[in-house]
Amino acid sequence: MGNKVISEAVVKRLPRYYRYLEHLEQEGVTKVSSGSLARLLGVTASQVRQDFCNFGGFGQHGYGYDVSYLKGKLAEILGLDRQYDMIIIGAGNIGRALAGYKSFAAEGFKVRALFDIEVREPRIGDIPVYNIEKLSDYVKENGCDIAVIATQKSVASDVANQLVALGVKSLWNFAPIDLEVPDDVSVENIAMSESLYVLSYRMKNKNKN
Amino acid sequence: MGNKVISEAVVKRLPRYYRYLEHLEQEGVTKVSSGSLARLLGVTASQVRQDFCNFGGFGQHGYGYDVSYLKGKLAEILGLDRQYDMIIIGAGNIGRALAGYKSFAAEGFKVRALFDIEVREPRIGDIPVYNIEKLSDYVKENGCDIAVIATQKSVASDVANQLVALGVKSLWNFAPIDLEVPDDVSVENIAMSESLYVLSYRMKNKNKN
DNA sequence: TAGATTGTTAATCGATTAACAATC
DNA sequence: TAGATTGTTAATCGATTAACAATC
Repeated sequence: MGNKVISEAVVKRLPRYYRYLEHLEQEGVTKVSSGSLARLLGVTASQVRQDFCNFGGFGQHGYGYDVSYLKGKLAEILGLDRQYDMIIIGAGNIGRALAGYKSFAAEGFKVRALFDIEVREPRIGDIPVYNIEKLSDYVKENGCDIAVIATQKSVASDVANQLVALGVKSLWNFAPIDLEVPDDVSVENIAMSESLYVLSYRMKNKNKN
Repeated sequence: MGNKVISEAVVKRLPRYYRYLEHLEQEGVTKVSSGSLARLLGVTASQVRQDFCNFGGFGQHGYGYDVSYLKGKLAEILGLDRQYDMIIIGAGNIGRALAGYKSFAAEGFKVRALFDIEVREPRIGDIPVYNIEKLSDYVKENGCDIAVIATQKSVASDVANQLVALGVKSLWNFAPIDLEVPDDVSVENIAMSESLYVLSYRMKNKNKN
């Protein structure tokens, strides 16, 4: 069971459902129908039901979905029912910002260490900063669920290769480059400049839409 | 001419083509075929040709595409042939990181000012920081092509509304929330936590792929 | 010219939407 | 029970891929 292949399109929508369910729960809403959820997200009720149906369906005929139950199921599906140990490579602007961002930790994604070629401060907030030479020993000793690549573009793929060789299976990449990794490693890109380009595209082509 | 509606899927691929073309040009490569470009990006040659064909086609039968020419055309299409004035709302971790990120400026996206409810320093790098109360006057006086929302989630939609009311047409949103804006305003989201959730989803469901 | 490769139309594939029987 | 709303199958739509005539 549960071996059905879920399309990438569906997977990318799950976090958004989760976010709205969190919101509804905070508002004290206890039940929600596919129709009202759809209206909230700006999608069709069909899509909402199809998406949940991929995982077996979590609703009750004639009633809808229990908000807390559905949220819990989504958390389970997304793997948010555990903690993740993260390290950040690159203690520049982005690396430091991510290290200081409290809400990731609150959601179970714990930044354990930063690495850079130059250690200017021993810690950023309460997270230790190490020389990049220590990376290998650190990972071997402490393990790492997710490595964040927040380096210069020029060294990003070398760093990625090193992390892959150390057995890290998940890379969160902020460098503007496509990383080549083996099949069993997954990469999520935060493509900031590409996103900016889409904005400028739309500005230029506004009249044509 | 040029009024053909381009699908979102195509638009999102354009920045990636542009990035590879930049790379090829730097490497001194002067011509490229749809086939070799496709191999590089991990897509089909058909898709490459279709995508460019949407804008009229920039190649030569039997030859391929001239790298510099194609890159120039993509820059034009993406609106990278001009400068953009940006402001950042929120001088916290992310706002500061973006303000300090040099490559946006190099690409023509100039951060002109930061705004926050509290001004701890008069400038971050060489970018002035103002009290959020000055936002309205600033925008009326200096204009703003793109506003970056780097605030707490709780105030993000208020800030967005204010920016929209001031006539800002492009929002680059880093807050984990969906902004509601009129049709003539465009929003690009950098959904960091959603991206993290996709990573954790894949970790949990690795065996099933 | 012959070979290569485009631009573009047609075919395929997958994702979204509609419909409705099942059922709470 | 009657009304509501799900889970799921079938129909539609759009995006991707294949094919090939045009042509450099």
